[in-house]
Amino acid sequence: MSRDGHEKSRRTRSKRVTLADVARRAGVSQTAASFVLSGRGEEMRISSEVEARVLASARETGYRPNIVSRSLRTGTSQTIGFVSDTVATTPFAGHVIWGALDAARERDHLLFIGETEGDPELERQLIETMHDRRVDGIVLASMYTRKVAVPKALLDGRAVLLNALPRGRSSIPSVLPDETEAGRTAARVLLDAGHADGIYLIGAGPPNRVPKDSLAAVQRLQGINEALQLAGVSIAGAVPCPDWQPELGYKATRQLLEKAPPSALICFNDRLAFGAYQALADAGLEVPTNVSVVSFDDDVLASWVRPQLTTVALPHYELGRAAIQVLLDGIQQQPSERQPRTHLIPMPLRVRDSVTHVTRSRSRRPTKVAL
Amino acid sequence: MSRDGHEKSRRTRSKRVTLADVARRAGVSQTAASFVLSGRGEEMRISSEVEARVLASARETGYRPNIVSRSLRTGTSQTIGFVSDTVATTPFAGHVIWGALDAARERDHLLFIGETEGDPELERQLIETMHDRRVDGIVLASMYTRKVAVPKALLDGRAVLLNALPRGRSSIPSVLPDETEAGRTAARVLLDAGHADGIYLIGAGPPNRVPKDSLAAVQRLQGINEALQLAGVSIAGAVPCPDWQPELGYKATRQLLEKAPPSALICFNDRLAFGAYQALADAGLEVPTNVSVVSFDDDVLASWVRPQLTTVALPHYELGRAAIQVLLDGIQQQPSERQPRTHLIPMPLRVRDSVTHVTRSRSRRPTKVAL
DNA sequence: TTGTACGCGTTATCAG
DNA sequence: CTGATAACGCGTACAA
Repeated sequence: MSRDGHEKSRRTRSKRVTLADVARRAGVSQTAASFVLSGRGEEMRISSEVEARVLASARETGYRPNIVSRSLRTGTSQTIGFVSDTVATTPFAGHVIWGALDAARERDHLLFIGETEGDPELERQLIETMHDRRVDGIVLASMYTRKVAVPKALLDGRAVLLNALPRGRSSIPSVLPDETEAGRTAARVLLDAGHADGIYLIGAGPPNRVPKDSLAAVQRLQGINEALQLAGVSIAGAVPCPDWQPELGYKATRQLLEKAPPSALICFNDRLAFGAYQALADAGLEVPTNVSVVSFDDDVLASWVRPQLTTVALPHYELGRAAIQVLLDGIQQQPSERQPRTHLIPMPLRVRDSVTHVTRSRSRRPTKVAL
Repeated sequence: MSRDGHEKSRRTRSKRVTLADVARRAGVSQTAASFVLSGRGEEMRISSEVEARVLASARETGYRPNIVSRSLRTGTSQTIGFVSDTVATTPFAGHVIWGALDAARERDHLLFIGETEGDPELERQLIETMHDRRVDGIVLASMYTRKVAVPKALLDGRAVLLNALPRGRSSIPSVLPDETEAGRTAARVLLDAGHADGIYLIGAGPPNRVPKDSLAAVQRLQGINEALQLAGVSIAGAVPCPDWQPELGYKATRQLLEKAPPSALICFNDRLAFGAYQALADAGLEVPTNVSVVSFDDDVLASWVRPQLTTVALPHYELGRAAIQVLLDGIQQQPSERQPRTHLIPMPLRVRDSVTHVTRSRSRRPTKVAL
């Protein structure tokens, strides 16, 4: 009998030790070893002496179960598929995946990832390939909040939509940021600081449509309107943008400045706000002294910019984490005890330096707005 | 016999069709079906009539091989592990993973991902967990270019280091950006534009150490020095920064401006350059009219900033892609025909608007520097 | 040219 | 309490 540690230290890739090896070394049956190692020794009334021998044998040989063969037998692979439409461009994916990774690891699952690049055919292939690997479930993530067509391939197994709502009827659960409440939050920041007149919107607004099929845009707008109306304040104006990039924010703000002097800007995301900053600087206006700015997302930009941006953060990490939790909880549960269909994740406010307090006679300032 | 498509359209999750089903339906043996479907029908001289029947049967039933059971049999899982120290904070990971994903998909592999958060224990667990899933190989990626301790767990299988070099002796292959050449490129941009006097470094420099164990810093610096010396130009000065964040770039540049009026700045990354921009603006200096700026990385920032930054790009996508290629090629190859140990990926120059041409009598300006 | 039988490493069933 | 034995789905020597 070679001392343990000998085979472990071999440079050459040694064959992995199997359950049979562990059992043989412990002088017991494979069955006994299996029960002990799966923690069901008590339940099966395995003698504590045998149990000790098995445990020792496993430890000494550095035994690790072969998940592949276990999957073949049990049908569960301890594996989850994460497929998104775009992983690369925005920091969105990074933090979402981070949250998903943490949640998965806590429950001993590994994550497959895939990217569809918006191609439905690729999406189908990816989902099928993952099912071929017998994933326990699939998270289908969208880069920006919207309604998506649920691929039929998804119906072959468990699935959760992340940052997306199913188009049409579907019982598939969704995990989303609470954009409406975020809109209210942004508006309240301004209201609480005494702003009332001269609040302008950059990115979207009543007169025009919001970009593409973005749900975030309509919900943020709705939340803003709700909070403002509740306070008896109305929007002074809005400049819509077809796309939410710095360049567009710059142009929109310049356009706005030609007509009116704003007291505060609600930018529909940080990139627009970044553009707005540049336009304000060009016009000799100072943030927040002359103009207050609030926005959404909490992009890295928000804390790089001077003064740092007050913004309502997308809870990337929490979104990823919640998606995995919903997926895994759904697997364990009986179909009878259904979970709610859509899970809204709160968007926290990051108070920084871009909003200043103003006092105006005309402004009613409710310190707390009850909803 | 039910018409095909019937079982496919069932709402209830139907059991997947197996190879045995396909064979039975085609009226042939499993072996024959297996050979046909693995494309070795010719080789095994299966009658074309049988081949047609098998193919039809597979198509009609929507047969998909069970990769799990195949893995158990063959030992290969069509799966690669991608573990990095940090996936979330920088846009680095996104594009690297994108490249890895593409390369993997082209060769019918799926990617597991994991994040160590810099914790060696977590790293070991992750690698072992992936080996438990019988991955064909593992890419160990680092967020910033540096030397890493190769975890012993990695030696149980194939592996490639990405954006990292092994500390100490190791035969493990590495894939890295060519930072030294990038340094030369940055310097040449300035030289070609006629700059000679007044070139300052922000982020690192001769007098001080570079941040942490960053390889990028020393290699960029080395490249810059080489190119400059070759042109008979010497650095006017340098302000090192302990960390490469906008705030530090801002401070470093302010500090520099107190002493000297620079003609050009080489910032060690775009975030530093972003800070430098702010400091220059504060001082009433205009880019590129008064001061030219070059930097590294091609962060998204570089094209958001005004004027847009001329920068030497990190080839994120290509790095990820190359890592997978090296890994997969290494698997197929015999140990005899070894590949080179380290693979250098070129860093392309992105010419934008932050460098202006100057003409000075003192400057020798070699249009092409032969190396 | 085709079919039979075995093994990959586990889990699970069912007699001792 | 334990130990054969049968799956899980696929690939492949080996026999027919």
